[in-house]
Amino acid sequence: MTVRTRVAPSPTGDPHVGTAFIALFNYCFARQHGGQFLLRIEDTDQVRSTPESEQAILDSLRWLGLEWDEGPDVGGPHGPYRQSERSDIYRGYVEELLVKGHAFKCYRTSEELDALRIARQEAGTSTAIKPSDLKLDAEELAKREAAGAPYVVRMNVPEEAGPCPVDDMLRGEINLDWSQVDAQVLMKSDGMPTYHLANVVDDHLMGITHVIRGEEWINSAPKHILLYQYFGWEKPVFCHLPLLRNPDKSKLSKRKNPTSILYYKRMGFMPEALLNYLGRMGWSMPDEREKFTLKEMQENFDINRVSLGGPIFDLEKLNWLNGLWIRENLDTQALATRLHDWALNSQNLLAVLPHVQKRMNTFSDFMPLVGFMLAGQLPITPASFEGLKVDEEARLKILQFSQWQLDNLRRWEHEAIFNSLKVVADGMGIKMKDFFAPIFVAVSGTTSSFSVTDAMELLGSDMTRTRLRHAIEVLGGVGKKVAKRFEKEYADIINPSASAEE
RNA sequence: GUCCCCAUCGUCUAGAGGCCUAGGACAUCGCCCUUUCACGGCGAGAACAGGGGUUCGAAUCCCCUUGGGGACGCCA
Repeated sequence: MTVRTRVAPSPTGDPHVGTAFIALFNYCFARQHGGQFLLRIEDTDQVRSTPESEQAILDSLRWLGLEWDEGPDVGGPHGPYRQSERSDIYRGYVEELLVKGHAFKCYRTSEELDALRIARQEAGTSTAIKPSDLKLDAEELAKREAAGAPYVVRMNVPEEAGPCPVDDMLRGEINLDWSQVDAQVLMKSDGMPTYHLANVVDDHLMGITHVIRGEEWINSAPKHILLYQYFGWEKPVFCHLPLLRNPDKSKLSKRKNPTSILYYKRMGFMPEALLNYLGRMGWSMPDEREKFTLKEMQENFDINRVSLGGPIFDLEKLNWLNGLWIRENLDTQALATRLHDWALNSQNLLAVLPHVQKRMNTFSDFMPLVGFMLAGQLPITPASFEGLKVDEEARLKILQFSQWQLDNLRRWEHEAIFNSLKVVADGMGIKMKDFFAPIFVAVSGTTSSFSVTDAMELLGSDMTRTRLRHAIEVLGGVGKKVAKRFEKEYADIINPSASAEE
């Protein structure tokens, strides 16, 4: 038996707890059956994949104790493949499908596709676009071909509605219908494979027997199964796990919840506890004990004990569980070591020292200066914001706009953070100094601290986001109505020309 | 809009037709321990979404409704 977890690096390089969640179940399932647990870095979208973001996710899984096996070399070490180097292997498979008539070239433009989708939705049917919808008349096709127009390769799918059952290890037979399955793009116009193609080809090449992945993939399972058939390969067993949720029950997202494993590490959670907590999401020990090690989970693992309701990621319970681990599993010496490794190591010191050295007269000035860097939530109150140049509404706006602005940041580093915030400050017509004041309080707890953008970089995006969110709450929060007004104003600042046209 | 998945305390869950007057944990509240705060101990409130079946018997099986979530991209 062989399973794998596909890990998709995020644009910001933050490894997602959802990935660890899936990885944990793959790991336990494989290990429990004496099988292999492999890893594949998934990224056919060039924007996301960087050596750093790949390394970040690999490091995080290792930090959690999820050791993977060396799989066959399907495009790179441990599986991660670089599309620039490896797209050729997929090209061969695409060619095979083309020759067999299981795929076709499609010269349609995105405008044409949009129109098709809208038309289908208005007709009240499925929005799935079928091969026949894409057909161009011979003349037009020849014209586009001759012009060297960009094209994609799509897979052929049944045109007619009809049952399309998918077997799921946990859910039994899922009754999907072919009418919902569209002519999926397999190869993009830049020659890169899409997830769907790469997924099937890689899994086959890696000898994957069981695919344990998130529920969000259920609807594309028919395409994957069809691809296995087209290639004449034996399909794996599928198992779709529930999705981790925000407190408002939506799919876990960084806007509403810290999702980066790095955040939990920085916040001072023990990897054992975080993993233990993830293991309690949708799963329970046969004897119902709450606290267990990875080894214990693996030994008692039974995929049938997974409950299908999407669990809400509850910080409070994780907090309690982590406390249990600290109290029961660490003696004083071990705690000292952990604390040292966590924060008081030379690497961390070297990172903050340049920012505080000029401000220090004695060594004892150090802790008060950097305390906020190690704190989880800052003990700020509305009073902390008193005396700032900008009025109360502006404070809220600055914090909220900044948070939204930072959500879209690709690279989390000083320069980018500053520039992106400057756009907002300029748009609001507020001097940088006054604009940054409430942000200082939110992030550092005081206005007299070292560069707030430096602090943000060191703190990381999730920690920063959490602090901004907390500050907004302390200031009374942004209600639905106000949020709507803010959003409009924010949009005007970010894209003034768009609203001028209206 | 179309389709799919899911449904037990506020949250994580136990529950495989009778052991269910529905159990445990987090959170909340109360009491005890304690110079304070935590930890710890004890206790309280708190759930089978609704309606129909099947059955001697339903939280558990079936159907409908409702609610929640997800998918519908040259993202993964």
